[in-house]
Amino acid sequence: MPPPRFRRRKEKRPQEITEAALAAFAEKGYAATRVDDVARRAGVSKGLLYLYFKTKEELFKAVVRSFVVPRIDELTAIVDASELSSEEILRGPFYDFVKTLPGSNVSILIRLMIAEGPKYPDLLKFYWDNVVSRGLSSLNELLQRGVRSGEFRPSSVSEQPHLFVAPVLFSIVFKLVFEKQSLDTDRLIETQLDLLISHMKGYKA
Amino acid sequence: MPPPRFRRRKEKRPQEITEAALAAFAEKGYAATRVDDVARRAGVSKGLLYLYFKTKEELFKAVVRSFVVPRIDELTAIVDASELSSEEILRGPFYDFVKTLPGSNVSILIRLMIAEGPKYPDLLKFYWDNVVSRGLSSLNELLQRGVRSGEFRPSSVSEQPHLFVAPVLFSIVFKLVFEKQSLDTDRLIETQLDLLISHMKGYKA
DNA sequence: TCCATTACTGACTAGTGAGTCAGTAAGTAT
DNA sequence: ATACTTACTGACTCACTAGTCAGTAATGGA
Repeated sequence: MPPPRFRRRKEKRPQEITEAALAAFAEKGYAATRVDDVARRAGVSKGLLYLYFKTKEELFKAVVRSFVVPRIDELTAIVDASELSSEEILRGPFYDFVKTLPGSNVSILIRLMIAEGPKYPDLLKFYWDNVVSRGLSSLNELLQRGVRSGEFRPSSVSEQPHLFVAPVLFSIVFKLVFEKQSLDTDRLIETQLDLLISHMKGYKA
Repeated sequence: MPPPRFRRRKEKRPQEITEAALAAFAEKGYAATRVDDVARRAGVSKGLLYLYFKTKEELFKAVVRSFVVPRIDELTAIVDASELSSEEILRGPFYDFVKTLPGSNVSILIRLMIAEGPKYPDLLKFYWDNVVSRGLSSLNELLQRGVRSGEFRPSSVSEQPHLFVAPVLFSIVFKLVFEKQSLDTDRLIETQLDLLISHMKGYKA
């Protein structure tokens, strides 16, 4: 009796396929990725892939949903639950979190959002609502909490959480595009953090 | 006698075609742009386009070359020629320059480089050598000049010109991706500039 | 006015890849 | 064992587009 040609594993297929898709998109980008190739990576036929995902576009959306949202959940959970001071959260969990981003899976998806986003407005809205908006709100809450407690003085810095994110995005994009040119992304992010916190605390570094 | 079906205008065609291509790429991205559509926008047949540009890829490279490099030339020229102090250059010409970037043509090409760059290593090298590297060097030179003259104190900030660029890239990407969400990019860039200069001058803002 | 040159056209080809579907076999219940 | 359900396969189609090329007409020179 020959070994079975395939196993029926309904529950695990979708995740296996989205993982394969992430790897393929990361290598080639969305447009250049062949659905056939994703299926082969997942060890599955193209027909089966189309059973789980109606179109290539749906597959793309599923990838974003399943890999990015959990990461932002981590961050907001930390901010909401922690007993630490704002500065301690920024220098501890926040810094640890953002410095892992350049070079991670998530950074690849950020490239995809930049590249393909405009073609999929509803995906962009989903991404805005579930990732960007939540992340910025969380950060903003952290800064306001610091201001309310007297830890930080109010200033244009404490009103612009984007300043904390800018060097992170810069690092992500720089690493993605110019891999070979080395950039000390940790140092860049840390210097900016020092600078911002010093300013908010009202003394020079 | 009917009006002529077309005019022979050898000299102007390439520029007209690259302009049409920029517009098309801006709307749809590289992969989704049809060569036929670029030709029609330029008021030209596809055959003629292929007379001037061997492949779609060559067309893309020509677009990058002709729209980005001149902008960086402007900046380096200012830095090299100006008699102003480093701070005055940063707050004057540099600030004026970078705040025009979000929302400009160039920002669209930055999206294309992020999205398509990895597929075209030679284009990436060209872009690195002619744009990024030159821009960063120029900025670095400006900072070092400030340090040498005693205008700035040496610090981790004066060694990381990237910090001056990070909010600019952030603004560009943010505006491109989430057009509808408003972001005061001028304020973001200016706050960062204040912060960095204050730090380098050794007093708090 | 005629000729030579070449900028330019547009119909065509060849290749590709997203999505389909009729059939097959793994698992399950009886 | 047998019948039944459905996860799964893979060959096929159909639409689409980069790139070609034989032919056409605008121009300039004699």
